Amino acid sequence: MAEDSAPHGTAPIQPESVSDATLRGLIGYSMKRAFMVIRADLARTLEPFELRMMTFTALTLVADNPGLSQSQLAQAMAVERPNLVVIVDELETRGLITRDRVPTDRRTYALHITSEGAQLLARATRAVHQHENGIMGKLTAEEEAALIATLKRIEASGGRS
Amino acid sequence: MAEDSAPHGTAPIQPESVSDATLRGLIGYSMKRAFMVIRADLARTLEPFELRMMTFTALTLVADNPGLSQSQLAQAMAVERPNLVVIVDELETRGLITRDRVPTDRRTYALHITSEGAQLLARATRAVHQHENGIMGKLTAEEEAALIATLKRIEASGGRS
DNA sequence: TACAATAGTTATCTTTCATATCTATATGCC
DNA sequence: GGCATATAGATATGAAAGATAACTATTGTA
Repeated sequence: MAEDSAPHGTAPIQPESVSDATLRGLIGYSMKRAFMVIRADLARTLEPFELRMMTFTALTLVADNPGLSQSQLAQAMAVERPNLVVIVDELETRGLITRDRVPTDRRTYALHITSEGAQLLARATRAVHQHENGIMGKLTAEEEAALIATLKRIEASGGRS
Repeated sequence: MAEDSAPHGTAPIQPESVSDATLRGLIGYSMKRAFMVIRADLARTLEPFELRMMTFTALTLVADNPGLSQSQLAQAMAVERPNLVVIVDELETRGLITRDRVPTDRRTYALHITSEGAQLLARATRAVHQHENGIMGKLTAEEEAALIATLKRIEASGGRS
């Protein structure tokens, strides 16, 4: 079978090492890869509680800000209002939060966590912190604080350039 | 309209400030929010070139690693093989890369960037770097280096805990 | 009262990412 | 050689996150 043709002209094909040096010069690339790791781990962590990243986030915000409206929650979560509806639907159907009518403005709902929701959230939050420690455990407190501060500055710079 | 009923019992409803203090204790939360800012900005930046985040990434990796296979590319991009097929399809259809048969292994394709692809990539890369500077410009070189190093450690810790 | 703005909803779409399954080919072993 | 197994690519399908347009009900305002 054309013995001597070494794979050179048409196909070098390195064995294993694919260089991403160019992309490493972009913060977005490193950020995405780190975030993917965190997201996958978070999804596994929340799965026993039948929570997803967004439902966990929404539940936490409702717990910390009782009575807030869906619009406020959507803004806090940086998602569009339509996308929040299904999240709130799911949490309400499961009895984890309630949609309470506001007498002063019958358009809005005041969201409140139920005792069942609070119990589930407490357990889920413990699990999430444990898994975050597993991933972030190698960071010192200073590194972690510096990371959060830097991330907040990046986030703040995003109000349209 | 029941004048005196202050919004207290059923619905506190804060005006604007929704507290996310609890979630700020999770790195994943700050990371997601920062990443969303970067991703939205990157999408706007790549839109004139008709590239998305993933097609830009793939094109860069093919340019830097000529002849690599789709499996290698999928592994480098940390996506599953099926998801890469459509990305490579799109790049090939647009004439930005080629799928070349490998005589030594007729299962695999060797991916190469075309001159047209290289030209588009050069222009897109310039635009991406400009926009990254706009977002990241407020960071010092030390902060940026520390951020990338920390992100890489987070990413590396993700090989299943 | 008419009109604009807001809260929530519905429908529809895109992008990213995953799993299961199929084919063609390659490889290791008897 | 023949067969089991592994691999490369592809197809089909679906979940999750996110966006936009358009609708209803209500509120506020000129």
